[in-house]
Amino acid sequence: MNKNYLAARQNFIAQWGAMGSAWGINKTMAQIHALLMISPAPLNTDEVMDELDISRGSANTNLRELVNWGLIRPVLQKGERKEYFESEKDVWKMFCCIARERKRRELDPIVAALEGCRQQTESLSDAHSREFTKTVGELLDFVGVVSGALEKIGRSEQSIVLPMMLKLMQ
Amino acid sequence: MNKNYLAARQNFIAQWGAMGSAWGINKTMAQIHALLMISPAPLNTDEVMDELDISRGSANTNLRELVNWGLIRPVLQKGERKEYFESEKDVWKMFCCIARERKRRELDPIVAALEGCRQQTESLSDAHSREFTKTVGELLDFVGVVSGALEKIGRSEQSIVLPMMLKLMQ
DNA sequence: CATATTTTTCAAGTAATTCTGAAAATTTTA
DNA sequence: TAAAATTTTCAGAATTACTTGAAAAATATG
Repeated sequence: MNKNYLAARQNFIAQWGAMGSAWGINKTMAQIHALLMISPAPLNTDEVMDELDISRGSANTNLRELVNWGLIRPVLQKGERKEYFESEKDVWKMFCCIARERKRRELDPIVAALEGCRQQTESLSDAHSREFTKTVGELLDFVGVVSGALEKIGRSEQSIVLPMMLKLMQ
Repeated sequence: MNKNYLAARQNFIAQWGAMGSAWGINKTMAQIHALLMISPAPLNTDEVMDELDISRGSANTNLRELVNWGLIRPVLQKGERKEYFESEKDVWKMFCCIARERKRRELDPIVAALEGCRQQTESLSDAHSREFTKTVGELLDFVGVVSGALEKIGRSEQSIVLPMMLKLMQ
């Protein structure tokens, strides 16, 4: 196998892992995702372990989590007992998956929590409480709009998202 | 001070901190931000330390970082030697700040890195290299569009962003 | 310019997260 | 259904990220 190619692969996997960390995603999970994105064929757990030099436990846990996110899927290989995995290759579909999951996991709970905060003070009439209720209300409106946008993106076909984004950019 | 109000404050600060963690932002930094968002008046380092029960070192570092992000600003109080801080209160301006900084800190480096990866293989003609170059190219296009959108948002007045987002939602 | 006040820095300590590896559980095969 | 193959789990180890607190640096005051 070409040396430049192998070096570029390693580089790409390392960079994608670093990017994952910056965005609150576990480094190993991001690296497995990178590996499967550039892998021409599906890989099984042992192949992932060997390529990335990680333990079986970590490989299994992170592969499972990527399946939960909908970023990779298990595929059965004929005449094989082991489970193989392949990545979603369409970057816009990937983006939709991430939008859907982050909304569900991170935005929905904060909306619920902020609503709880606001309820605690909305019947109070002193100046401080009213100010607080107003600020929390503005944040709720904001998170609601973002949440709605992600909801829409998460339900979209990738084909709808690109034109929207391009429009957003003018 | 009203008990419900104080409880709601504490609750809000805790929730905003938890949300920060989910989005790759240091919990204490998010809590300081929450505190300043709901504080009617600017606060100094000692007040932040007392309210959140954190050390001087942590308060100083995280306040400074919030200033770097543009989410809070130092303000001088007449007849005071200590430095006071107040939060940007407009949530859409806050969103623009975050878009601008995350693009600069996290997207720009990954674009540079991916371009490096692609350069390593774009002159290679074997099937694997060509496939790799294609995948990395698609990711670059994608990150480029997202980066452009954030760039636009980061340069915007908040007033432009809300209608765009609402349109995005239909 | 000496003193008091405030801010910054950073080595060491603490907390949170992630990984490892082997045992247990599950699934497949014959 | 027993044996082999595979996957899952989880306690402890390793790593990473964050905080503390005191000393040093910077700034303001008289």
